[in-house]
Amino acid sequence: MSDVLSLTAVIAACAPAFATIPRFPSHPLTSRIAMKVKTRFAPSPTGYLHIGGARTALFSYLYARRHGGSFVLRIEDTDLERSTPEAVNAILEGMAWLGLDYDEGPFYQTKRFDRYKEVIQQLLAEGKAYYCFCSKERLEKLREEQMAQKLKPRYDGCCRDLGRVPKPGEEAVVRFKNPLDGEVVVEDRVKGRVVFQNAELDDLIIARADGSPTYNFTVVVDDMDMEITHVIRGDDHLNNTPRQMNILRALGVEPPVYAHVPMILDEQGKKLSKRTGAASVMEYRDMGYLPEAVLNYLVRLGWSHGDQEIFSLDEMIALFDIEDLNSAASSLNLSKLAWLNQHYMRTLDPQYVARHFRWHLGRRDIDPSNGPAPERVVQVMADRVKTLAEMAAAAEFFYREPQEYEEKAARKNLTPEAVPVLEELRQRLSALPEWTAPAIHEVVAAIAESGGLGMGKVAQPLRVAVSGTSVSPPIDVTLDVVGRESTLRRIDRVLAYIRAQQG
RNA sequence: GCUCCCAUCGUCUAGCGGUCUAGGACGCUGCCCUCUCAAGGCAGAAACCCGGGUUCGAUUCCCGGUGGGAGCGCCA
Repeated sequence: MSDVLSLTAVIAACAPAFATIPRFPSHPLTSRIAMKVKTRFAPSPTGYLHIGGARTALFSYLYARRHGGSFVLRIEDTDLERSTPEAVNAILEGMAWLGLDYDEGPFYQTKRFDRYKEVIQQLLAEGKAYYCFCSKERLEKLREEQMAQKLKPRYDGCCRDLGRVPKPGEEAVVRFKNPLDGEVVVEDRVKGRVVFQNAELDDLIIARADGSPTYNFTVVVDDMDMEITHVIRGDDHLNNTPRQMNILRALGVEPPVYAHVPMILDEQGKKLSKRTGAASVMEYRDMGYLPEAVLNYLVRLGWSHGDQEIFSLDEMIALFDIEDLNSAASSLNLSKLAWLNQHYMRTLDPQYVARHFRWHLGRRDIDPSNGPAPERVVQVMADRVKTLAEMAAAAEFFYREPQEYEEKAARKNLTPEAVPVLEELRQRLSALPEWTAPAIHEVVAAIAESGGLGMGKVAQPLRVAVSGTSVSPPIDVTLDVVGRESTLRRIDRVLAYIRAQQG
């Protein structure tokens, strides 16, 4: 128990702003008539916020919002071995980045051990749970035997009717007395009616030898105490559902509505792992996606509303319905995310996009204060890149005058023939009364015409001079953003470069 | 092995027995536009897993197969 306390203390210390003290009614709810909708997201803090988790969180969030209900965040940290304060922060950070705000929580299960113990005692007292003294060795052997007989491994109920309490110092776990016959029907909102035979289930452990509660039990107690009305979670939990429903009923509570959403697979259709694909939400930020794009992408993965592809958060809230969820697993498709991301980079307020863009500039050690305003760069670059990370890379020349020129671009455009063109450009640009894109365009076009050259013969050497590459926004726009002073310096530099090549 | 879930273009999906010679989107291909890269416009290739039923009629309903996936812990 002492490590429990120390872990929660560490969590509280690391995330003081979030370390809310849980307050629940001390008596379990026995009726939920006309309850307002309440959903929850209940991740276990063992790593990062998984993209699949983010999607079920989004669905839960949308459903609660849609129905004027509330959305609860609960941290399932009963696994003291694997839960870490860093992982808790990673989850909170991911939620915050996505903008999925919760109305209640985060609640920590490690702070509710007293409550779980109380319920365990209640079940014990009512004869709905019992102490089991079977050794791990015996259970292991049992499992092996059953496997050998091609049976599903499960507890044989050895201690079920012992009716014995552990002697002082004696090790014992507590098991739930699952009904021996009959069936449990899950009226799942996405999978439909799923029937489980109680005979397939066994008496699961609800308290370990050290007295700590186990997952399937804490979930039940929390969903009950927190008055969760709709449980939207990954379909890997579908098989746990009948057990949870049985415990809930033993506690005198009717189960919530369940909706088991399919899992997300990587681009190869395999299970998502840190190796094969971006599994963590924060990786998407790092790759340069906007939260709006990620949210829009996730909501369309397994959910649809006719042919509509673009959804603002408000639209999602207005249109989301569990009935429209798909029941099959879906694979990630990053190129679609990229398309959405570009859409949002182009259509969202440039000031807003620039806030995220600045972060990516920062990652490249670019200080935008000695260059064009980031929102301006966002406006001219959004059409030509898929991510903010790409944008930061492609926009670097706006903030740093090129020190060298891309090999191929230089060979093709920085030729002796370009010298007179660049010289004339330099002269006429420096004489320009107004530094605006239209004025710049006139100069470039006039030089092309008078020299009997195509626009490319003029714009390309200039582009290489200014950007160091053969790719940039339209040349007039590029120069406008770069500014006159810097443009002239860059032309001088490239002229020197060409002459040096000759010499 | 047992239990449970799933199955429409490469991918996300629409379809809720006839309107399907199966629609949209991303991606892809071609053309147009063009100072580069894009963006944009237009056109195009591309799917109902297989086999049985039910029905006047199945992509849609039922069963079986096959193929994926999940669960079967003193993990969550």
